[in-house]
Amino acid sequence: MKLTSKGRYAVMALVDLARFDNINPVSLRDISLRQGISLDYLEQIFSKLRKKEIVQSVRGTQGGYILNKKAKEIKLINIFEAVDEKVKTVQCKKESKKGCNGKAVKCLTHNLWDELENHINDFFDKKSLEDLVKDNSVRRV
Amino acid sequence: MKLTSKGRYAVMALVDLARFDNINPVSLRDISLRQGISLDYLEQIFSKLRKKEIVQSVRGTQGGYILNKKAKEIKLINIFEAVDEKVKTVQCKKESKKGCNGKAVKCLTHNLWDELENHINDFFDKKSLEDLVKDNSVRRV
DNA sequence: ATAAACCTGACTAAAATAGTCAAGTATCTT
DNA sequence: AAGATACTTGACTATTTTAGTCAGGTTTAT
Ligand code: FES
Ligand code: FES
Repeated sequence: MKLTSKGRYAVMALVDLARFDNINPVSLRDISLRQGISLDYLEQIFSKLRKKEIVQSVRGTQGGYILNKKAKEIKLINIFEAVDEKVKTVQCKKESKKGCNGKAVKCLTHNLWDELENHINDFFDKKSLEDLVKDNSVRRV
Repeated sequence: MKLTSKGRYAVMALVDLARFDNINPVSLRDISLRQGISLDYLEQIFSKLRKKEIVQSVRGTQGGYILNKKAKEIKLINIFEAVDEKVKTVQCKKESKKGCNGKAVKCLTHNLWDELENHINDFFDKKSLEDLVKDNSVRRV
């Protein structure tokens, strides 16, 4: 089980953005330099974040991105969903009544993985971008 | 973030084994048939479980595997460690002081991922094989 | 005009996953 | 002693996923 770079970068970039997001948009170039993430890759990620209305873009010179909601209202789970970093623990299709082995009943461990998935998503539900920015400024002092 | 088949199969197979593990060893062939897991793949998995002393092998006809400890004492975390299904959320090396971007300081999100890793491992620490077997027999009634 | 910065889609190298395959060795049953 | 069953090991491979790169745009402030 591991977290992919896409998800990690998305959150990292948004924390960076949230810290500098006052009046002026923040350019991906700056984020790229500060966080050491490839600019081209960031563009892919922000395209998804924009489509899911987590950020807004400002085109042209001096452009960049700004948050589309208050940092408090952006939960980790929203970010992860936006970039398709979903938690997947079961093998089978959830809606289907069939098990992962093709049999008519769910497998011996299906419920366990389902619990696990909920357990992880709870974590993502609770954490907001604001929390992360705060944690970081505290650590700075 | 997703769970791999190796981890899922390891737990699935051990639950199966724990249910039938009275006096006689359980053959991988039976587990393979009951759970719909490739026999060759199961052999790889059980080889690791044996090395980590989670199961014992009995060779020869009527052979198979038996648990090496009480089901209560086998936690999910032990199983996952045995088959190298570890939870990995941070990008950097934990022992190193360097961040994932090569800089001298840990990145903005390092603490968050560390928290997440602990959160997930807590779940695996708590669940024992016995719990899983019980859950399943309850559901049967 | 021109440069900064967003925007899009296609492409690709590398890594990880999920197995398969082959050739054993040990032990029980008959 | 023979044969069958089942564990044991190591190497090999196809597929999928990840983590980007690359090329070519469009928009807008100055
Ligand atoms: S994971 Fe859902 S049936 Fe096995
Ligand atoms: S994940 Fe540890 S420094 Fe970024």
